[in-house]
Amino acid sequence: MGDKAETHAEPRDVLFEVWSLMYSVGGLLDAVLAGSGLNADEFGFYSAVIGNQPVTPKRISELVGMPPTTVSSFLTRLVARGHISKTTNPADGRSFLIELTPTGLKCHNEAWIRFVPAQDAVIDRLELPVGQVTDTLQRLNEAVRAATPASA
Amino acid sequence: MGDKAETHAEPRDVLFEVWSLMYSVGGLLDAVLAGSGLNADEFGFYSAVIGNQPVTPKRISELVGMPPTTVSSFLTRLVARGHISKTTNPADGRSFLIELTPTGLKCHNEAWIRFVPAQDAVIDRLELPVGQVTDTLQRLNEAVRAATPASA
DNA sequence: AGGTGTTATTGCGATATCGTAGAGTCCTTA
DNA sequence: TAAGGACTCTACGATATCGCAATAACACCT
Repeated sequence: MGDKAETHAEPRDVLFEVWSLMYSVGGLLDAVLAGSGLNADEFGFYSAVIGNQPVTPKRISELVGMPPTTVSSFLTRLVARGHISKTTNPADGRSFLIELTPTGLKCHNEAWIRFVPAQDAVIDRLELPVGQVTDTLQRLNEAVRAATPASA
Repeated sequence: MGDKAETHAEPRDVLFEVWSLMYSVGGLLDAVLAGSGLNADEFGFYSAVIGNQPVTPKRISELVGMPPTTVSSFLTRLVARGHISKTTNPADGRSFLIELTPTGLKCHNEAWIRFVPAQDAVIDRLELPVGQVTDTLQRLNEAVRAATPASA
């Protein structure tokens, strides 16, 4: 952990680094998922749903940090595609419960198969324990959200 | 495959965490930069230029990981806005050299003033040394790029 | 020099993002 | 039980993204 080497980034570049990272990851995913039927954003979206279903649009919006209208856009598209099902939310008439259909799951699985080796490749190249990296990212994510003013 | 540890998240969630992080950061920046004249992406773009000017569009594309056509879009917009100057590249007739105009710099400065406290807020909430976080992000960035197949 | 392959940039255009405004639903408080 | 307000979702539309293919310039032949 010693800060010795020639890492020349100013501490203040944290957020810039994240901003750049998002394009890199997008590029990797799009390259790897080509032909799977899903692009990077869709893959992320499906994953978020799978890990929490049945789930409301609002919740996804919070989970991912994606604006509600964008979530709504995704849903329209994915429902039309037959990959996602919307059922009325028994607990709240304004809302819906979202779930992947069997077709959607199959498609995500197809993508998953291509995703795993790519992610493993990244992990291999990292010279840090994965758990630690994930943990750092999570903390960062929390810190960013906590520091975001327009929560109201 | 690697071995698993007792982290909160599965190691496999590294890239998902990044994907989510990008929306969070976008949200924070958009909130904080509101009224500065720049949005999150523009702020990132300007910063990339400032740190490397004079710089070619291609180089920015590589630096940020942004597709060349998107860089081109930005440039058209920002030149029209009077924030960026394009001069012919003496070393390569196909290319240009990009620089921020004084107006562009002033505008970025305006945004910077709002940006710094926001980033400091994030840093404060992190319970990790900033340098370490930045370093982790950089390594991750490198690993992702290295793992991207035939960057087409 | 002429030919061939590679590379930097952009015009075009299909598609996606996300703010604003609005419709419907839930939750108070009286 | 009604009224006011807060909340969840979406229609609409202005604007942005980014792939494809074209253009022009370079680089390496022979």
